[in-house]
Amino acid sequence: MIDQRLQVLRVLAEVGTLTEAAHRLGYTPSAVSHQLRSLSKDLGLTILEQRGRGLALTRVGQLLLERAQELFTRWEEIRGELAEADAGSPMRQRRLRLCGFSTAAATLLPPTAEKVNELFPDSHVTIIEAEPEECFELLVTEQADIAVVVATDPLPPRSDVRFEQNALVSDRLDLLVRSDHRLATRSAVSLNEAAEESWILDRPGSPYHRLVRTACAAAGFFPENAHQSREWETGAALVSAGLGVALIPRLARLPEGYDVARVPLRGDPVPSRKILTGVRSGSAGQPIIAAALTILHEVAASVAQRDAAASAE
Amino acid sequence: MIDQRLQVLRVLAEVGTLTEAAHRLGYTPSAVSHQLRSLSKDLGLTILEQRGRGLALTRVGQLLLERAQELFTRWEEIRGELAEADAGSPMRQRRLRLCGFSTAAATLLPPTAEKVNELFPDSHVTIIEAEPEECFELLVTEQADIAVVVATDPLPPRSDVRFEQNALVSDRLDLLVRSDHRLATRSAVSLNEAAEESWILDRPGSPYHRLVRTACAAAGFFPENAHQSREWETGAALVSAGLGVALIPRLARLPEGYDVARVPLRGDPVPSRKILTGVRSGSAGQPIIAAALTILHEVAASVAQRDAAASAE
DNA sequence: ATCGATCATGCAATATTATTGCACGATCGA
DNA sequence: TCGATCGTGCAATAATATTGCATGATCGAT
Repeated sequence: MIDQRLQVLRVLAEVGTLTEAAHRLGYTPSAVSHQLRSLSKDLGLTILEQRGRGLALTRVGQLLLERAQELFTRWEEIRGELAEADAGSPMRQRRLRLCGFSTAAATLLPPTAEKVNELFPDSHVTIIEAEPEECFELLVTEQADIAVVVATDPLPPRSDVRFEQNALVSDRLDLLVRSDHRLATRSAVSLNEAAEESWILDRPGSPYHRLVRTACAAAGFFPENAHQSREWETGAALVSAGLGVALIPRLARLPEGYDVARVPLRGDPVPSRKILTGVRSGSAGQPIIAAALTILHEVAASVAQRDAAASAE
Repeated sequence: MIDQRLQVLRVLAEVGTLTEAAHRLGYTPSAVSHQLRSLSKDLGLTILEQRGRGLALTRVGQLLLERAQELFTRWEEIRGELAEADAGSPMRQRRLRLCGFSTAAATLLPPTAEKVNELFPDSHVTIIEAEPEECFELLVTEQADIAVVVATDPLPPRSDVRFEQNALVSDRLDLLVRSDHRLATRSAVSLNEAAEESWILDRPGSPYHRLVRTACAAAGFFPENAHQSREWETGAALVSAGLGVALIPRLARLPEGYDVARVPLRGDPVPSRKILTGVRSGSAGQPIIAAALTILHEVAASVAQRDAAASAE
């Protein structure tokens, strides 16, 4: 509804080079160059200037982006108002696209989609698995309506006016050990009891690597990084093989067949990762989005409940 | 910047049929049909419904139009802010399009254009002569930036949120008589002194016809409609031929060679027509538009001044 | 009731607009 | 100084919007 070239300009402002912006948007540099040139011409403003090899926004370009955000937000609000006024219509918005990182996509999103479908019988709910950073890009390009992400460093800050972000659930971390490990039968352990273990972490630099190191640091030790795994299942396999211990979020499900035990951690605060929801600013007023957010919180609460019960057995 | 299909929807809302809307916009009905269909689909809303042979907006469609106006207005304001911030740039907005009805286009607009060109040496000022109703259409479709119109019935009301309208000048009406007429040498007459004359009016139903009849009614008589003329020059020719008298606005210039005299009218209020300026809501903040409006008022004042001096001679 | 005029719509053909692919000159880091 | 990376412009191409026309529906007048 509002000129999409402004989104292109925004991406350029983020990445600093036209080539990279084009790559992110799935266009060629030529196309982006032409789009921004025509935008500048239509506006009669100098919005870009060459800075070294790349392009930077002028002051006016930045101002344009700031002000444009107001329009985007307001438009989302209007959409909500319209959707509400159009409740009974046969044409009403019945498409909802949820995106989330792997665990969320596997655990939280399917039950949410199911319940939304019950509440809106003629709705089409789509689930998109994507990395957290990608999720926000999907929101802004209108390819997704709700994002479920882990709160980690490189994400847009909570204060980013383009999004409304809210805490969804605090996903506790469990210690993953082999069944015959000295801690395997404990009902709960504190993290520093595993200080001397060999640790299986994600690759250095990854958000989860940082998360685990931060948790260990808070517990007073530095984990020995014996092995690196990207996927929970790989980590479980390594633990199962007796190569070390790992931290795994409660929501992450593991396949059967690994010789491992999850031991709940205790502590204050309990080591956990924070899971957030994100929507486009202003869009939370749209009935189906509002409903889905509510349901998402219920699902998250009930999953957390179920897991608490399970771990108490 | 904001989806142009909303303007199409607005025109449809005004005229009630898709065919007429298409005609006004210079498109074929097919094109408009497809545009509105795609708009409705993109929005997921039912914005139109068949009403008899034509189309009418649903409640949601009307709401959409109302809310969209807010975006249009805000965008114009932002443009102003941006233009101000970009004052020194080589790319800055230097195009200004003025539109007005014939007298304005001939009398007020040229000196305004000239002065704007002096103030903004690299500007391109365009003058468009158009009927008052057409002027507002030009504003809304971004084909003109400032409209100068006569305040008459079928125009958008001053309260129309799409425009900001302001009084520019009150254009006094003079009595036009043949040189040998009994009133020709008077320095001023009151309108009812000409109550018994044969009158040359515009065609019944036209705004100027109504204006003159209203002025006469206020003076306490009904003019005998002896002849009808559309153009000032025709009226002058008829007066010159001794066929009657007419009212002619002070700003309207007449060619040499007619055997006529202008006699100023007195009265309270003095019979006159009101001339207004109109701009798109929010756009008055753009530097070149703001400057042009100021200049337009100066020009109008000085023209009124000059005419007052001339008639006092 | 019936007929002709007016209307919105859909489809294939066409015109318009956006995008690509590639060559060029500029800038930066080694 | 060289090689890599970058933005730009142009012609070719892909995508999109618009037209022209045929169809079925609605309305007013006979």
